[in-house]
Amino acid sequence: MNVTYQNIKGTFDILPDAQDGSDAPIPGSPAWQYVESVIRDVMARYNMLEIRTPILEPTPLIARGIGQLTDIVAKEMFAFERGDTQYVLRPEVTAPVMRAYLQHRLDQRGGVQKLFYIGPCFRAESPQKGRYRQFHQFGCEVIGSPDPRADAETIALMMDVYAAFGITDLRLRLNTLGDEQSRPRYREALQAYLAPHADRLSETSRQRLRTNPLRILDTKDERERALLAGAPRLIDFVDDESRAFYEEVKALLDLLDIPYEEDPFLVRGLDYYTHTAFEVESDNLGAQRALGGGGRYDLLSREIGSKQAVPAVGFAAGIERLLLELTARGLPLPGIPAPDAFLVALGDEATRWVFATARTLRRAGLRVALDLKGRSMKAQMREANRQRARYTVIVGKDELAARQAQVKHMESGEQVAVAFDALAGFLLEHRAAVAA
RNA sequence: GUGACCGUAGCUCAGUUGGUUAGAGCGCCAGGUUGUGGCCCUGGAGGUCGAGGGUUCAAAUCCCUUCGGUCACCCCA
Repeated sequence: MNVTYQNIKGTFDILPDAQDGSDAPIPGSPAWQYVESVIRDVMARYNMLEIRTPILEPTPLIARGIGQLTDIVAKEMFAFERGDTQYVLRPEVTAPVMRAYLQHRLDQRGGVQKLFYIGPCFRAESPQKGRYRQFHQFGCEVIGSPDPRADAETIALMMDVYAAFGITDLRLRLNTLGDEQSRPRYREALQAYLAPHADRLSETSRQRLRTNPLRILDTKDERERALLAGAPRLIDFVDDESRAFYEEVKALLDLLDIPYEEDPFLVRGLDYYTHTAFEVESDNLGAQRALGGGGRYDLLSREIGSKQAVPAVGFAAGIERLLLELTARGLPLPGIPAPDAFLVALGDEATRWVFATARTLRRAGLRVALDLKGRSMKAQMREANRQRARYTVIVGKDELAARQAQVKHMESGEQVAVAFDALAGFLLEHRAAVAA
């Protein structure tokens, strides 16, 4: 079978079993299902409700929402035009969720909307470890609350997702970006400080000095970091109210025993953040060490056209990176599930009986496999063994005559006769304990 | 967008200074067992050597281009 087409660069297929053909293996679909189910479970415990928005969004929503000057919008979007509409494959989900919130007037339902999502996003970056062009994010958005408890709850939820996988030692970095008033003041001060040293900045940083100086703060360039060590701190520019808000977020995290590191240089890549910003990172992921991050984005609703500001906070995290982290830690991921029974038939009559009986057993709730290729008994047994079936149910002429099947426990090799009528009951009773 | 490394059976790899029909292990299929898997033995299928071009009497091997992968820069999940 010669291959004619391949998946698009930076995308991958999720097969039933893990792909070992790559240096950065993609776990199989059972592992993905498991990870998603754990995420859903934690979301449920926080009383988060799922929202599913389209993969395709209007380009202006994304461009205005996350900022024209961000790398994502400037060079990483899969966007196209059709007729007079501009479409984009969503590069993140926060702006779409806010769009849905405004469009459906969810604010009119009273209370705070607590929404979560799991799904694919797209960015046209060059792929590397833990970074793909189609990747998968999960996250939550708490919309409608200006209260620092919303921030702390969001962070607690994110940490509890990792904790649910047994990961409790991640680094949580925390910062405040101030509000609408303090940010411009700080921006000017930073520009004033850096301008005389422009010759020591990289080309991109020089550009950002004019357009988006805060982004220079998270540079990895050693020389620039040294320069920034003496730079003015944002915390010194925020007003009392913002400072009190930040202090309260920290106090709430302390209350929940969630350790964090304050990092005055933490600024996130998207323009819509104000106040709280946070990021969770691991040492196991190479250059892509951020597992997830988020913050408060009270300005987003107005950016995308709402007349009123809607206070909101949320986080987003990468599923590929979570999977990478789980693998790096040697945490177990489920593989292909084993059938409760594999039905083995000898002869035409038995084949028909087995085909019908498979359905009966399946309707009784059992995972049942059988041969669909007309293979020899030996081959059927081999297949049952390969699939790690718990039992084989063997039926030929003799069994049909006696109306009882030979039921073989594959691991021990023990075999007993079970009356046809008692088959489902026997298999249900001896079913493998449901895997975690 | 930039740089480094890497592309030989489904997988992991070998392939001598370019030299006949490109190999191994695992996996797959079948037989040894006429109604019983795993272990063992035997046999078999499976490769346009990523693709295209060039050098040469001769290319998996040398050169160029291209595609893909991996990692890093950038940025981010």
